[in-house]
Amino acid sequence: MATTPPETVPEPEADTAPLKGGSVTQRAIEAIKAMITEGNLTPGQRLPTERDLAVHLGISRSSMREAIRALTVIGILESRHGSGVYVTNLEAGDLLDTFGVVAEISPKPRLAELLEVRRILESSATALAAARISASQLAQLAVHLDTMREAEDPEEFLAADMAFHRTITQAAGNEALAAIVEGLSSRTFRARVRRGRQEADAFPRTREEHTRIYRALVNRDPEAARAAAAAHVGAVEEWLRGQLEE
Amino acid sequence: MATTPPETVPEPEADTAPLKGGSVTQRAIEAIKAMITEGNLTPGQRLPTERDLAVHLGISRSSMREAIRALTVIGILESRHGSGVYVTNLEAGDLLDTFGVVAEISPKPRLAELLEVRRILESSATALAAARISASQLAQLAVHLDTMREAEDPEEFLAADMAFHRTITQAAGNEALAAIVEGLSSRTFRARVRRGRQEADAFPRTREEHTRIYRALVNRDPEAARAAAAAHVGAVEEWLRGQLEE
DNA sequence: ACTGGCGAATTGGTCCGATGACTTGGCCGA
DNA sequence: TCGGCCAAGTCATCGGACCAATTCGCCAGT
Repeated sequence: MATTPPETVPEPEADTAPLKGGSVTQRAIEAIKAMITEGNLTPGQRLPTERDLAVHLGISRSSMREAIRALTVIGILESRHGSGVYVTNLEAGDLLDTFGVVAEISPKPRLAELLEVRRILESSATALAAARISASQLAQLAVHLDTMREAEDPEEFLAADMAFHRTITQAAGNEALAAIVEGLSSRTFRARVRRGRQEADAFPRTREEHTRIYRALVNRDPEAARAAAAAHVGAVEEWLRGQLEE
Repeated sequence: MATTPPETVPEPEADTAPLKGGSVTQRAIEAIKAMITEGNLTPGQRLPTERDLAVHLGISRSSMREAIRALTVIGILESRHGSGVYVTNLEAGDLLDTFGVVAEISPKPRLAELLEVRRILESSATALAAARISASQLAQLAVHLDTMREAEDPEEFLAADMAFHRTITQAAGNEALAAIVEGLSSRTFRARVRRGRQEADAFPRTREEHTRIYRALVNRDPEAARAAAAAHVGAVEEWLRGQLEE
C-alpha cells in the first residue's frame, strides 16, 4: 500500500476532493451515481456483476456490496437474486418512497412540520386535480366515498381514505408531487397520528371533509378544492399540535 | 415465457411475513428502525458495536454492516471510525438531504415536476416568511441582493442567489419545509438548470424578481410574497419546459 | 501532586475466500 | 415438437483476518 505518509495536517472540512472523499464505499456510491447522471447507465439497464464492478473500481466486493445496498435503499438500484443488479426506472415513486421512512422515524415535533408540508402540497395538488381530473377518476372517488360511508371497520375506512387521497394526487398529473404526498401520508405515519383519535367523533367529520373536497372537484372549482383540502389536512394538523402541548 | 405448469409454483405475492420478509439485511434495517421508533434508541445515542449487533440479531457482521451503511446514507445513522455508530439528531436536514440526490439523478422530465413542487413549496414558504421574518433576516436579504447586484462572476451571483432563498426558507419557521426546498434547489440541480441559460438576459431579470420578493417581505405582505416567489420559480420552470420540447 | 505523552484496548473500515440460494438458458430425451 | 432437467452465472450470506482511527488509562517527568 502506497498511501500518504503520516505528515500532512488534517483538514477535515472542505469537500475539496470529490473523488478521494471519505471512504472507499462512498467513492463507489459516487461512481455509480456519476455513471447514471452521465448517461452511461440508463433506467432499467443491467449493471456489471458485483465482482466486475469491484475489480473495475479497485475495491473489494464487500465494499461494493455496501455501495449497491445503499443505492438500493434509496431506490436507485434494484438487485435481483440470481439475475443481476439493475437500474430502476428512476420514476418518482422509486426515488421518493424514502420519504415514508423519514415520516416513520421523525420525532413528534417534526411530524407537525411534515404535516404542514403535506397540507401545502396536498391543497395545491387538489387544486390541480380540479382542473385535470377525468370522469372515471371522479367515479373512483365516489366509490371510495361510499366505501368510507359504509365501513364499520376502522381498517377498511382508513384504506378507502388513503385510496381517496391517492386518486386525487394522481389526478393532479405530477408524479413527483404525488409520490411526495403519498410518502407523507404513509401507512405508519397516518397510523401514528390517528392512534388515539378514534375515540373522538373523527370519522363523521372526516367523511364530511372528504365530501366537500369531492364536490369541489366535481364542480371543477380549483379554489374551493384547495380550500377544502387545506381544511382537511389542517384539521389533523391542528389536533396534532394540540397533542404536542402536553 | 411459458405460463405456470399445473402444479408447484408457490404464492410469493402477499407480504404476509413482515418479520421474515426479504433479505437478512433488510430485517436488520427494520430492526434498527424499530428500535428508534420505539424509543429504545434516542437521537445522538451510541449503538452497540457492529459485532455485538450482528450476534444479537443472529446475522453476520457483513450483513449488519450493509444495514448500517444503508441507514447511514439516508441520514438516520452516523458511524465514526474508531468510536462507534451513533443515531443522528434526526433533524430535518439530516433526513431530507437525500432529496438532493433525487434531484441529481432524476431524468429531465421529472426535473420539471420537481420544479413545480419547488414552486408550490417555495411560494408558500415565502408567504409564511412574510409574516415571521425578523429584522436581522431582512437585513441579510438586503446584503445578498447587493451582492447579486454587484457580482460579475456567475459563481458569486449563484452563491448569493442560493443564500437569498435559504434565508427566506429558514425565516418560514419550518425546518422540514426548508430542508425539502433546499434539496430541490441543490447545487447540481440548479447548475443543471442554469447551464446554457446564462447567455440569455437572465441575470437582470432574476435580480428584478428577487427585488420584488424582497419588497413584499419588507411590506409583510404574504400574498404579494407568494405571488412574487411563484413567478420567480415559475419563470425557470417555464423555460425548462420549453427546453424539453426539443 | 499535577501534567504531558505514549501505548494498549476498543471499534469501525476493508479485504478475502467459501458456500448457499436463485435465475436463466440450453441441452437432452420422450 | 415439447417438456423437464441440468449446469453456469449471479446475488446472498457467512466467517475470519488485518488495517486504521479513536479513546482512555497508565506512567514518567516535573
